[in-house]
Amino acid sequence: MRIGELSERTGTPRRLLRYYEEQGLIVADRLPNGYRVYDGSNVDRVLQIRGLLDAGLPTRIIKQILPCLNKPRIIHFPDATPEMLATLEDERDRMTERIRCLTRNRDAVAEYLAAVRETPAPSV
Amino acid sequence: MRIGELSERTGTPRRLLRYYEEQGLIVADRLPNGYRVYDGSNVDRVLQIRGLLDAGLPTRIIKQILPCLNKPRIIHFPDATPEMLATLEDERDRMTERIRCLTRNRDAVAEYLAAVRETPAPSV
DNA sequence: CTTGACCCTCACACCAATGTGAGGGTTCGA
DNA sequence: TCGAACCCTCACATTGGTGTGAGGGTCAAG
Repeated sequence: MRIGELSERTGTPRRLLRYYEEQGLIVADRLPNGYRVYDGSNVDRVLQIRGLLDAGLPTRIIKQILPCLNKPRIIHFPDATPEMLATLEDERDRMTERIRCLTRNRDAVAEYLAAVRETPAPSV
Repeated sequence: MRIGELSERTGTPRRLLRYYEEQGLIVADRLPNGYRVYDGSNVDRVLQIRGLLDAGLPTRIIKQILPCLNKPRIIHFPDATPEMLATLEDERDRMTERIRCLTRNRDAVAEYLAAVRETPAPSV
């Protein structure tokens, strides 16, 4: 598929698909005329990228952790340098912290909403 | 306490404390000379704000959900307009989605790290 | 051959969060 | 009274993720 279809299938502006490529998050083959071509696996990949971005991770980090998540079972160890492993451990912990914080606050919001909903409309 | 102490106690640059105030996330009393003064509750508040920011929420949204989370039990309903409630429900769902995404990826990273660690160092 | 729907690169612009520093007050101890 | 260590406002700069558009190819259908 070309960029337009990938854009539609992922709900992502073309601009951003090009940006992700520029940042090294995805790769695209090229047709002889220069058009980018993608296969189905790119859909999932882009959705994952968007999820991570939305979750607050910068592309720099996403680029580092993506290789670890590609084929769930075919973990193909890159030149896992100690620094990279440290970065990953660090990021894993940051994610855990983020999850905790988000959960706490999400629950609080949910509780609030539940409380409001239980209250008869305060007619002025 | 004044801004310097709050900064130290929260690990947050003064610049940002002023910024959060400008964005309406925190309020500060003023001494006669114009200095900001804070009490202990502001420490937790700032930490919460930082957590939410780090989790990817913009100040605009944080400002909306903070009032719901102040005193866990003393839910003091603001003029909960229907739009605001809708925003909150929306944000709650987005947070849930974020949590799912983060968790999934965090687990994948953790798994990868565990796998790497189990492998004897590939001595070139 | 032309039109319309694609695609390309390049580049400027925006916004939110944050850095940084200039220019200038206050307070307090040496 | 001087200097250090605070504080203030103002304002420009930077970064990352985006929006947007100009200027220009490609290609299939009419």
